[in-house]
Amino acid sequence: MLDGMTTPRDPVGPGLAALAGLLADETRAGFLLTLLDGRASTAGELARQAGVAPSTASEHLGKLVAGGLLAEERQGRHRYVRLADAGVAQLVEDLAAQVAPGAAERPRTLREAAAGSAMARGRTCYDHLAGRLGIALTDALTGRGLLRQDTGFALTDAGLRWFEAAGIPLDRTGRRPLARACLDWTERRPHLAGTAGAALCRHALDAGWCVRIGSDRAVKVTPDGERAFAELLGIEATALR
Amino acid sequence: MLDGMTTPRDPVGPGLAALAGLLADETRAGFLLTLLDGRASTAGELARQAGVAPSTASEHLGKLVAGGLLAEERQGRHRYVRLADAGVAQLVEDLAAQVAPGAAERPRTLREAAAGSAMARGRTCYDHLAGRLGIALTDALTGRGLLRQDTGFALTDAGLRWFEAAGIPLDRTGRRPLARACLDWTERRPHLAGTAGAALCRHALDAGWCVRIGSDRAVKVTPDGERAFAELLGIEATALR
DNA sequence: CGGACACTTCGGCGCTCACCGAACGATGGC
DNA sequence: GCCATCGTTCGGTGAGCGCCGAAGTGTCCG
Repeated sequence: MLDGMTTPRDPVGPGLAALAGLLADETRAGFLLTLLDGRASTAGELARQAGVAPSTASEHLGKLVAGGLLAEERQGRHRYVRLADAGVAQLVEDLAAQVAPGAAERPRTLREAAAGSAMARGRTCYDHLAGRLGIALTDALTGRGLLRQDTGFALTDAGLRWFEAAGIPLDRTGRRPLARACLDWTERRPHLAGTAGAALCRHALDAGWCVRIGSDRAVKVTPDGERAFAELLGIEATALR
Repeated sequence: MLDGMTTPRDPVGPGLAALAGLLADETRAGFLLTLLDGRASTAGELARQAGVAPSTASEHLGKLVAGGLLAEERQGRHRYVRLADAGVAQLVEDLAAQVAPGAAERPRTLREAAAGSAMARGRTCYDHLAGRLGIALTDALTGRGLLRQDTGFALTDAGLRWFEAAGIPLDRTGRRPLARACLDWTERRPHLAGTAGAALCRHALDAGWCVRIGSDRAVKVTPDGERAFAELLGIEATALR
């Protein structure tokens, strides 16, 4: 750099580079992907999963928290961290979606293939459902005229009534959009995110329509869930497998 | 890193970090922000604006092109580069929006304040209109029932008819959504992006409703444009200043 | 109160990478 | 054909950063 005599720079440039720098490390990126389900982890847990020393993980977490990407909560001798908000989750999702298309990402080992298959079937994406499950729900909503995708991405009035009838309350007070498209990185198609997507996911888990598999982001549909999805949205059970 | 014995990693992690690494350099971030208007620049021009040696800029451009963020077009001894596609533009926009809220970004010099003011009034954001102008158009469309924002973000049937009546054709064949919300980093509010936003911006420039100011992303509304916006959307001229 | 545990701080190592200047094609104008 | 211009390639340099292990701090439990 020469001096200050250059053309007036965008003030947002350095900030953008600093933010991207937080995501530019493989270990930190792994932390964020691990936390993408919206749940909290401890520092040691993240260190083990990433294969780095606890001291290294501690430094990374410090940077991510300072950068506003993670929120922390100290409980005794534990340090719990989670994504700061839905905006951060969306950002990580967008980046992941941008990178996925190039490499079709074929799995290398059988274990990874099995894990990837479960994830492809159904998983949570921060606070909403993704994978083939998420796509199936989104398609069903769209096919029944409850969600409009041809001119953007929004619930219809019939969609609002459907949520009410299903007993899934929608909080419309916040600034967060009711419906938003989230690009699925395994299906390469948009699925329902936003307040409505979060409410649907929460209700599906609360009502036992879906359960989490292990400690991963993967979820699977229960028999109860198959009945509910068939009854409420006309989804055939075969579409969920 | 120890070896391959660690917990099966997300295959997308390294790719995400690599992509973020491209954005993590201040000079490269500046390039992308400069190109955010969708137009092409030469390598030397970018080098001068960023205040780095031509050789340095050349290396950066090589990385950005290899990473799929920029598309290049060689013409004689010139190397023109531009953003690869709308997805890249959206990504940069999202990152910029994420970073802006933290720092209110008060300008430092009078020149910057003037330039920032013009940008805040109206500008292009890749291929659609942003700034107060973009917000005013989006609000007017919403207020007239042409765009629905309360349950997501989508044009209404009346909106489709409005575009047709205004003589602005909408290409609905591509995979790109017709309407999408793009968060404005000066106004902190969503404005119309996607195919419809691009068509509206293009038409506004073609019809002389707006003209570009200098070589920047900034645009201003012409008297013709004030009349057109008043007639078609009921926007008062004072809202555009 | 002492030991196990979770995390943090610190010093140091090694690698990566942005940067420059100089030399080298390649193109286009005179 | 000659020269200016644009871009690229190449060595070299310096700063930054991710990583570790060792030592230190705070917390919980027996």
